[in-house]
Amino acid sequence: MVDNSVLELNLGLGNNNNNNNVVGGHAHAGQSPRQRCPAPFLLKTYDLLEEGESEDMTRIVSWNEEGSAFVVWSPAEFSEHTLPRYFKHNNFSSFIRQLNTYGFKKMSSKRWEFKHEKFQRGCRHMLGEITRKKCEPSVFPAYLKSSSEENATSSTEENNQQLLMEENKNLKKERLELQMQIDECKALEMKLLACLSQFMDTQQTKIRRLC
Amino acid sequence: MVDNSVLELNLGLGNNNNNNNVVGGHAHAGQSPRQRCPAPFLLKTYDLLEEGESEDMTRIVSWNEEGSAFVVWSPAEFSEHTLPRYFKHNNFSSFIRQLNTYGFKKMSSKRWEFKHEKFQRGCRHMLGEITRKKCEPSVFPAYLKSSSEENATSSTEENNQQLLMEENKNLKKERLELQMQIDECKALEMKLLACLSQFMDTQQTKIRRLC
DNA sequence: GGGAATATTCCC
DNA sequence: GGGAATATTCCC
Repeated sequence: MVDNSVLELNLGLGNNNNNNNVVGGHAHAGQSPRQRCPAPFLLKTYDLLEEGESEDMTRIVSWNEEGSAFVVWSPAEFSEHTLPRYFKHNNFSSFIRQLNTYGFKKMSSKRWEFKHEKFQRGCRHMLGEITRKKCEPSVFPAYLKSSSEENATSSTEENNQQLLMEENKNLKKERLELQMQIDECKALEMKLLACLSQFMDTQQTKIRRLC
Repeated sequence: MVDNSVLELNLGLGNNNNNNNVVGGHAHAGQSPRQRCPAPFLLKTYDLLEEGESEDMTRIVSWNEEGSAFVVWSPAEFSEHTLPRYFKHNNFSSFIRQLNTYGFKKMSSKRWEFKHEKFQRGCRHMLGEITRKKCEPSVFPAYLKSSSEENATSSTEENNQQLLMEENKNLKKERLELQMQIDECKALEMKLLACLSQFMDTQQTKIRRLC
C-alpha cells in the first residue's frame, strides 16, 4: 500500500541534499540578506513542486495560478505517495508542522494552500532566505554575546582551518591503514580458500585410492 | 537491496509504541525510581534483540553470554537489514548516536559491544529507568564557538574551508565503511577456518574407516 | 499553530 | 562521545 521506495530515495536525497545543507549555516557569510544553504525541507518541497510541472502530479499538488503559493489538492494521495518519496514519513500533519516551523501561512480554510514570501515558483534561489522560527533559549546576557563576537577573530578561524587540515591528514592516513588491513584480510581469505580446495583434492584422491 | 518494509513497519511501530510513549513523561508519576514509559528507541532496540533469540539473527546481533550487554556482530548486515525494520534510517552511526544519548558504553575496541546498567536480557521492565542525557541549555551557547559567521573572510578562504569540511566528512564516512568491511572479512575468515577444520575432521574419519 | 520530546544527521 | 541543527512525533 505504502510506497516502498522510501529508504532508497531518502538515502539518495540525503546524500545529495544534506551535503548542501551545511548545518551551521556558516557558508556564504558576506551576502545580502543572509543568504544561506536552504534547509533540506525547503529544497525537497520546492523540488516536489517542480516534479509536478512535468508529470500529472499537478492533480495532487501544484503551484497556484500566480505561482505565489502552493496547493495540496489531494492530501490523501499526497501523504501516501508524494511525502514518502521525499521525507522519512507519510504524515500530512508532520509536513504541515514543518511548514509552520518555516513560517508558511495557510491561505484559505477551503483548500490546503500555503504561502511564504520567499517561496515562489521560479525562485529556487530565494529559499536560502527562509529561516526556521527560532525557539530562543531567550535571555542570554547581551554583554557576553557582544564580547564573544569581538573575540571571535580571524585567528580562531585560521586555527579552525589548521585543525581541519590536521584532522584531514590523519583521516587519510587512517584510511590507508584500513585499506591495507582489508587487503591483508582478502589475501588471507584467498589463501584459506586455496588451502581448503587443495586439501579437498588430496583427500579425495586418498579416498579414491583406498577404495 | 535495501529492505523495503521500512515505512510500513515504522508506522506500525509508531502507532503502537508511540502511544505508550507519553512524551512529557507525566505518566506513572508516583513510582520509584522514576519509572516511566520507556523511550521508543529503547523498546525497539530491546525487541530487536529478542527477535534474534528465535531466529538466526544472533549471527548479526545478540546479547552477550551473560546477557549484560549486546553485541553487533555484523555491522554491515545490521545496518542494511535490521535497522530499517525498526528505525527510519539505515545508518550505523545514527544508531550509535542514540546509544550514546541514552548513556550506553562501548565495552571493547575489538567488537561492537554496548552496555547499560538498566539494559539487560530478560529485564524489559527496567527500560523505563533509562533516561536521555539532557543537554542543559549550556552556559556557553553555540555562538561563542562559531567564529566565521559575522567575520569578513576572503571568499576563497571560506571556500577552502568548505571543501576541507566536505572532504573531512566523506573521509569519516569512508572510515566507518572500511571498518565495517574489515569486520565482515574477519567474520568470513572465522567461517572459513571453521569450515576447513570441520571438513578435515570428517575426511580423516572417512579415511580412517576405509583403512 | 506551536511547544516540547524524541529521532536523525552533521560536525567536532 | 557529544553538541547542535534539522526532522518527526505527540500533545495542547
